[in-house]
Amino acid sequence: MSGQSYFELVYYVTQKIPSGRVSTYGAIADYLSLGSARMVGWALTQSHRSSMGDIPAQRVVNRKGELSGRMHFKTPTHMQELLEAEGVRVVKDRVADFDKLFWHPQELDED
DNA sequence: TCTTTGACGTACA
DNA sequence: GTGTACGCCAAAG
Repeated sequence: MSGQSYFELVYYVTQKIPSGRVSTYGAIADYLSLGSARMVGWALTQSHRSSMGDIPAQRVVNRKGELSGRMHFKTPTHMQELLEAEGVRVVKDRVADFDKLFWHPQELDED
């Protein structure tokens, strides 16, 4: 991967997140050396107009495991529904067993 | 061109 | 646990 904008890299990593697992803005930002987790958030904000198709943005949550970006989906509950459909339990807008379900992009390299 | 605004994170009181 | 402050950097107006 090269010559792509930072947000395309974010999409790439986001699509690599295994179903039933979740990652964080900070982990992705660190892995891509973006310098700021906000860049990831901004990229996902634009994910709806991505030409790469569906971006599983519901698998990206903040450091606490909160569904901070649910308001940007079609409906505020759509994000949670997608996660639960993948087997991720969500309680009070937070990922249950977040520590266990957490996935770091670094695992792509260990592959 | 400048100012404001974020799907964030860390530090500190 | 809660609230405030600041750093981060790109996009929008």
